[in-house]
Amino acid sequence: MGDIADISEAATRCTRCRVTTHSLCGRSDMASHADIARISGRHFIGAGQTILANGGDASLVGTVLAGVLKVSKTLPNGRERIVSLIYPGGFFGQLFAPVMDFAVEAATDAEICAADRTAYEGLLARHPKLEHALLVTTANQLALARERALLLSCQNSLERVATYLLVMASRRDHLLTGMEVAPQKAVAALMITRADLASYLGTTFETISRHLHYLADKNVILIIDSGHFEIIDPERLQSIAGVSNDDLRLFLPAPRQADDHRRQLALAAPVAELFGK
Amino acid sequence: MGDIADISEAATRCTRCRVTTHSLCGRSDMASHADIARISGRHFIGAGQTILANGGDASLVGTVLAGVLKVSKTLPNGRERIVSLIYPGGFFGQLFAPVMDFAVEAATDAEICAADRTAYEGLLARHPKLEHALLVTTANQLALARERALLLSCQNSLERVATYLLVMASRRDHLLTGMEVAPQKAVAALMITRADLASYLGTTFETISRHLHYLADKNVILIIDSGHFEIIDPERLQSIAGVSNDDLRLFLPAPRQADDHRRQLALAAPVAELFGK
DNA sequence: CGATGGTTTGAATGCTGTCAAAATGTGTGG
DNA sequence: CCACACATTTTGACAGCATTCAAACCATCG
Repeated sequence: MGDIADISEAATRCTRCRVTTHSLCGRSDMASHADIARISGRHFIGAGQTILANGGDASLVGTVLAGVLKVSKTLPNGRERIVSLIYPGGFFGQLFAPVMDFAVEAATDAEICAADRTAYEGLLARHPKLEHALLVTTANQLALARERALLLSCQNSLERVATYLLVMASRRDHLLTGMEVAPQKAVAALMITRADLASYLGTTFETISRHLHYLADKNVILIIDSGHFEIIDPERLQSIAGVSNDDLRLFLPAPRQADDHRRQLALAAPVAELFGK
Repeated sequence: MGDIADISEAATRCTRCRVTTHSLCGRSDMASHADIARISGRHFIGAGQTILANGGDASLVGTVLAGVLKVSKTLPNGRERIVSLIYPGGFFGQLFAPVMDFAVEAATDAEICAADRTAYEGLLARHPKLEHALLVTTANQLALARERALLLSCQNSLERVATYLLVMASRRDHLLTGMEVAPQKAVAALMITRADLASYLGTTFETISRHLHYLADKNVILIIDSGHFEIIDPERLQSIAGVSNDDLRLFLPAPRQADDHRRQLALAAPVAELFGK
């Protein structure tokens, strides 16, 4: 167990990893990769499977390689709400606290790279650069969670649906899952069920359905199939959503720390990018 | 500027600081105190003053010594919402990002201990233990923001008011601001205006007012004055709020890292504590 | 004493949740 | 290939909560 060949194999496993450019791992130094790989392992999770239960042991942390995870909680009254969706490259789990405050489940079939929590905490202590990257990531998640709380409390449900469509259309990398679309078209891929979307947006799937068809009737979007929507009129959609580009940006994956010029580019206009300008 | 006497004076300034036991600073080592004190300074902020503007320079970070700060944002439609309230001992500001994603203002007259952001980032790089403490704090803030998003989306406004009263009643340390109450009584002190509370709870001040008087009519609470409420029937209030003790706990100040036995105690029952059990 | 800002109370509109049923899509077995 | 069962989505009708607009009330302060 753990000879040199294994370690070297482990290190290259990380550098070959497809999400490394978007994930926490990619923001740390090479030295930590072998260390990360030694304590991590890949796992496939079927849709609906619970990875970490609310109130249960916070045994694992890790990175999503493929699919979507949902962070959720059920209130005593029986209502369940999704408080966060985690896409490929995103970090999941809880550190420095033994009991989970939320549940983590697979919203779709997913592949994850997971490690024992306490082992990962040791890893962080050994690699300050990785801990720093985690701090930056967590701060971004905090801004996103606050923005979400903002939208939940002062947008109506139509505005929330419009906002979500704009965000998903901007995530070009995620809409290429088995769809053939002209590259200049702006397409939002849901990837999750209507029920999960409703739970995330703080409404019901009936209301979601109504608003999507309302937007289609007004020729703002085109319903390709129940999971894919072409944005025909992005400006109109944004005016319906009633949010600024700055607000939308908080929902998109954070740019790399180093290249601030890319951040400047991103500061231009998410919606304008939809036209390939 | 900065001779030995100053530095020594600065170091004791921190150890004498009244919020040090609840703040970030208190979670780091003594070595960092002199360093923190050298770049920090105390300031008084009048109620309503803006400390950091949304979209402006993220020039400062710091700790609240007295009073309440609000983290807020205004949407293009003109609605303003408070996404976080920061009480004494709490950390405010944004690190590792030059542009503020939210505004930080004083909800009441306040006293803060503030430092230049980039100087503070340098400080974090020199003191890994402080950076670690900040990571833990940020993770707690993230859990709180998610819990808030949860409550905003699946509680009605009466339940949200009830939840807030329970949380404020549990913060015993903050209700002693100029009020004489029998120690065994559970009193919730608002400290902020109805309008700010409405903004924080995602509703209007009229609705807040209606619900407070509804609870008073039902003898669940007693309205002492417009800013103080005695909780007469905590169990009933909690059943109205419809939240578990675990949910409430996320809103209370995080226990110290080290003493896990205090966390275990805290796990018992926030509401039961109201009776001094 | 009047003015101002905050709070309480009232009435009406409208959004959205709930319940219910129809429609569509998907997979299985005959 | 069709028939059937099952899940998801769509559409409809109704009720309730909460926002909005409005006015009265109360406090503090100049």
